[in-house]
Amino acid sequence: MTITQLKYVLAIAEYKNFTKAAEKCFVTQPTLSTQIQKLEDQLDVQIFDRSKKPIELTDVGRKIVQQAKNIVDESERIQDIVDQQKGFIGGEFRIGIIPTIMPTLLPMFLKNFIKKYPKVHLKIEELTTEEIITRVMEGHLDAAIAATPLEHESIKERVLYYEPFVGYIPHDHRLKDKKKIDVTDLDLNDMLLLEDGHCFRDGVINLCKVLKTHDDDQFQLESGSIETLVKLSNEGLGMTLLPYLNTLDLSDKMSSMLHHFNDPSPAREVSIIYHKNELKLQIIDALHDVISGVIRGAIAFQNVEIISPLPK
Amino acid sequence: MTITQLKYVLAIAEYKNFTKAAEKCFVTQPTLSTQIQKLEDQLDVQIFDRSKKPIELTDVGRKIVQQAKNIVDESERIQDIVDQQKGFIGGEFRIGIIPTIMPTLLPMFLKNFIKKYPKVHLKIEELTTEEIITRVMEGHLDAAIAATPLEHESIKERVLYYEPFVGYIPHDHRLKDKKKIDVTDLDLNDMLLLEDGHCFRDGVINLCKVLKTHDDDQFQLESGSIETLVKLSNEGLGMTLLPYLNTLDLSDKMSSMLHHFNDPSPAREVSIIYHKNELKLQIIDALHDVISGVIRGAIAFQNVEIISPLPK
DNA sequence: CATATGGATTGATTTAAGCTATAAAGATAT
DNA sequence: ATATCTTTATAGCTTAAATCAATCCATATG
Repeated sequence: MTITQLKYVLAIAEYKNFTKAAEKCFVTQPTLSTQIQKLEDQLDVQIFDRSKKPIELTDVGRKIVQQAKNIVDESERIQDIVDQQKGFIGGEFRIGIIPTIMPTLLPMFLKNFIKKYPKVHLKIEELTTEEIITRVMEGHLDAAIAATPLEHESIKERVLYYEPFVGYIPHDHRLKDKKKIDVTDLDLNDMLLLEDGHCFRDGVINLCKVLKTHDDDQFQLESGSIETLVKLSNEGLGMTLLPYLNTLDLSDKMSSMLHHFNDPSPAREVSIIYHKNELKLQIIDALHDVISGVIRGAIAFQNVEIISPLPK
Repeated sequence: MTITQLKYVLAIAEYKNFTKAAEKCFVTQPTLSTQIQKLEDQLDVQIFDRSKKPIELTDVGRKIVQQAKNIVDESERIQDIVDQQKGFIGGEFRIGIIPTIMPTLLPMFLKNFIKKYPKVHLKIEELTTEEIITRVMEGHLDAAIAATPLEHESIKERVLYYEPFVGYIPHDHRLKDKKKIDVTDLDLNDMLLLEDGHCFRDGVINLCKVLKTHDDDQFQLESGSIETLVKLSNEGLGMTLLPYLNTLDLSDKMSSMLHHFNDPSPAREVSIIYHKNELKLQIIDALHDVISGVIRGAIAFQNVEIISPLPK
């Protein structure tokens, strides 16, 4: 049994087709045919059911594929070990970013990063904090960018920046004349929130919770993106809070509705997080440096108070 | 990179000698030399420091060996998957047994088992409960025999038998005239115990604890084996408790010092335990059947009360 | 200095991985 | 029903890689 054979198994399991899998493996179809047959002969068990169209896995086949994934993944980590030893910065790097950070942060650092580290092949995915935690734990993500602290034992956090919350207050809102707002002004009942599952939503709720009791079921209007939140707010459906980076590219008209908080402004802590056993620490270092570099130019707040992103 | 190469790396790391490692791998020494060189070339890193005598691992080498172990172990599990599918009962099976069970139970079932399942190659180790739990969790043991319940989420338990405790009371002891003893008669202060780390010790302490408060630091006499415990007791140093199977091969004179408990007799639960993801379930079934078979002939108690083996 | 130990090197041999060409089996269209 | 297409299997060959026996070479030891 060889690692190559296991890779072939995985490719066929993925594409359900010898010919396509062969292409992806950069070999010919007969090569796959014979290698799979050899493996099946040696284990004396059928991995694929070729009578079905498209090809299906047998019951044992499914278990073997599962295990083959482990083995191939683990074998690739040997190269990672060597890379780390040499301080080499390159290879595939899978990173997750939460939805409320992705659209503002990614354009700020991505170009910079790939220019500085052309050998790193970033695979970026938008994921919720919860999804990120599972994937980091299972080793499917090398790192992620999320609001912290997460209070998770096996996950390490390295802070990138503190991003203040800014009030977005439409003209018809009771707070419209307050130049600078206070946390105590906030009332969950006239505030628009992101829908469930976003940690920015939980952050805002935590922010308000410390001050007032409220009725959890009263929020009627919820949205999946911060952009929609602003539009809903323009329609007079309530005020909302925006992460600071989201306020930078608003039109003049919209900018005029921004109300900063009095110091210390509530803020979220944004960190790059990774599993404590993660090997590609140099790439994490690199990301950390690039991102905090570009952010230094954009965010210059000293006095902030960090709000937990965790749901209570 | 091939699995074979990784196996070679592991062999050399183990024997610190190419020639010996080659023998164990059933290849010649030049084969190892060239294969290791190829791997080192490909990774472009030295795994072994050949200037030292005996050969040493480099820093990266150590990490690579660690990872290679993972990969080789995981790759061997593929055969296990297939074996399980086919119901094949054979291959290597690593089992741990706690010290207070090993000497009495092993002779009772071992011959029987290897006769019935000649293709299974048992590797038996005497380990404490604590060591067993770590090794089962890390996948270094396929199963173990220990006193239960262990209350461990990832470890499954299958009860083999209930083994009553029997009092061993020397002639000069205050309880010598009581034909049958009660749990309430026990006093930790005149009782001999095994040394720390044995769960049988913890079991006995739990048994007494429910009844009396006591001074933890008062036990003076402790021993590492049940045999010594009996001898110390003969010297008049106190009574002791024995697991039932240990009472079966005592001399007549010693047997006369045994005092059984009134029903329900305190007892320990002895189980075969294994990780919840263990693959070789057929072998565990086989062991379970053989052991509970031989025990059925030896232990015939109905009314027992199980004492926890866990330290408080 | 002789000798022993243990890894590296060389060159031949065997094994196995991969290729091209083609057959065979199934599905689909005419 | 026949032709056509799709997809996997097989055959025969080539090339690459693994292994071996023999030998070299460096280092340590008496």
